[in-house]
Amino acid sequence: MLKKTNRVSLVDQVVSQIEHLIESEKWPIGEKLPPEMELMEEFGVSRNTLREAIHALVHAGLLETKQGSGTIVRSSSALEAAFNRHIEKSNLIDTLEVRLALEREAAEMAAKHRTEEALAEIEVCMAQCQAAAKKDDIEEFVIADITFHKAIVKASNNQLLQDLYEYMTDPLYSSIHDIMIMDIPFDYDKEIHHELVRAIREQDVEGARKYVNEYIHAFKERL
Amino acid sequence: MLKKTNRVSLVDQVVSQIEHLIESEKWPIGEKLPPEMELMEEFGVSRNTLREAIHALVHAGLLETKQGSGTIVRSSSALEAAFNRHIEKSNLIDTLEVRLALEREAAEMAAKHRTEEALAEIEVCMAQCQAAAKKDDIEEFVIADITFHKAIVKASNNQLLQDLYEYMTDPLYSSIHDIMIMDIPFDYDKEIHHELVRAIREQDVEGARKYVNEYIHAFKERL
DNA sequence: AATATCCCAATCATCCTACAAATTTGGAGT
DNA sequence: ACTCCAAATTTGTAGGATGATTGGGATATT
Repeated sequence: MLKKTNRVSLVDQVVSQIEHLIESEKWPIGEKLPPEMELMEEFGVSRNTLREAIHALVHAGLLETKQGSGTIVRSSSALEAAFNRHIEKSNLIDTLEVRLALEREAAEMAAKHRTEEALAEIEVCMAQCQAAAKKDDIEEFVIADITFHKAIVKASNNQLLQDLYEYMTDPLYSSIHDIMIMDIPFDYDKEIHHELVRAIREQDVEGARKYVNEYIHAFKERL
Repeated sequence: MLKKTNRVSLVDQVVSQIEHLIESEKWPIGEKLPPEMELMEEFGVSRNTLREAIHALVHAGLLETKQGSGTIVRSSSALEAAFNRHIEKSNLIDTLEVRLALEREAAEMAAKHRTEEALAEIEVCMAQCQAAAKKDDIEEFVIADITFHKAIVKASNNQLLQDLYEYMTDPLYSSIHDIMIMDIPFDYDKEIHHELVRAIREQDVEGARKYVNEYIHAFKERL
């Protein structure tokens, strides 16, 4: 007969409760937490226990404390924070390559599993890309282009893929921006997006793969 | 004039020092840490401060404490621990799909960037797969097969890709095992590996892509 | 002598109080 | 209305006390 060793420390219980409050957005990002005294009463633990829990989450990247001011919610995902730290120490080229690998997989899966709602969202993003290109607004185009690709990843209907893609994209924004404005072939890119959207709309997996491979090839050329 | 806000809390300083000791393997995995009293003196901080630091690392997955026994080093990578927790909450199919995406990218990159050393390692792993297949030892074959794929990822020469692949493979071991033994077509798989190794040896990117796509297709069929 | 049981020391878990340092807030004085 | 300073608020650090758990050594039993 096994003992279940169900013993869970108070600190871990408090950590779990706070994590849950953050994930469920009862404490949204940017929100200031109640002071330690109130939290002690709310969770029914001592100051030490509470502080150990809060510090665990600070180190995980979910919270941020400032002496004299308070504690605020910084991120809702521990993985995101750990990812950011790891990426900082990684080679930029390596990171971009992995991101493109995710993008390639996402395009195929989007073509396979897309819903009407996801397709509509992709088409909206494509229109915004074209509008920005027409205005020759480079900054806006870069943002719209990134949003477009995120929409495709979302259409893959794979939550983990979507999470990883966003965690890898956001900290790379400035790098992606720099690479994209090296030479933006506006008309060309617009066509690529159009063909890709067509392939996803018609659930043409082969076509999606083909055009994403072209896009990735062009992107890698600039590295 | 900016204040540099150089203020770093004692807890964070202790956390950094311990992290460094673990990463540099001065405290290898499995090692038992000195008791809290000694660490207090060594780092020159109070009990509270030290405990908050240790708990931050416990929550990050680097350490593990057992009341009455002591504290041991559990892992050397915070990302790995965060990944494990995230994967536990993710859909199994989603996770396997992302893993296959990484595998696909790795095969192409291995064909492109392989070194002689990496190729030699891959060939050793392939031989072990074949030996296990010849002995009809299923368990050994699964392990050898996973090692083989890890060797290919390593040959991609992309450290981030390698890290992510291992973080996603290890916690999935039992699932991968179950899927693989559903129907192991020993001879068929052996040939696939042979062709893939040939493509990598001859730096035939197209060939590598083709055979990995076949392998992935077969794998996904079984899901 | 071998084995099982019990007890104790070591260690972590939790709680408490006190004070220090940083920030915010509000009021006194101009 | 503005400036400056003091008090209140809030987190940071320290040290002590007690409870809970583990592991091993001492003791007792066969």
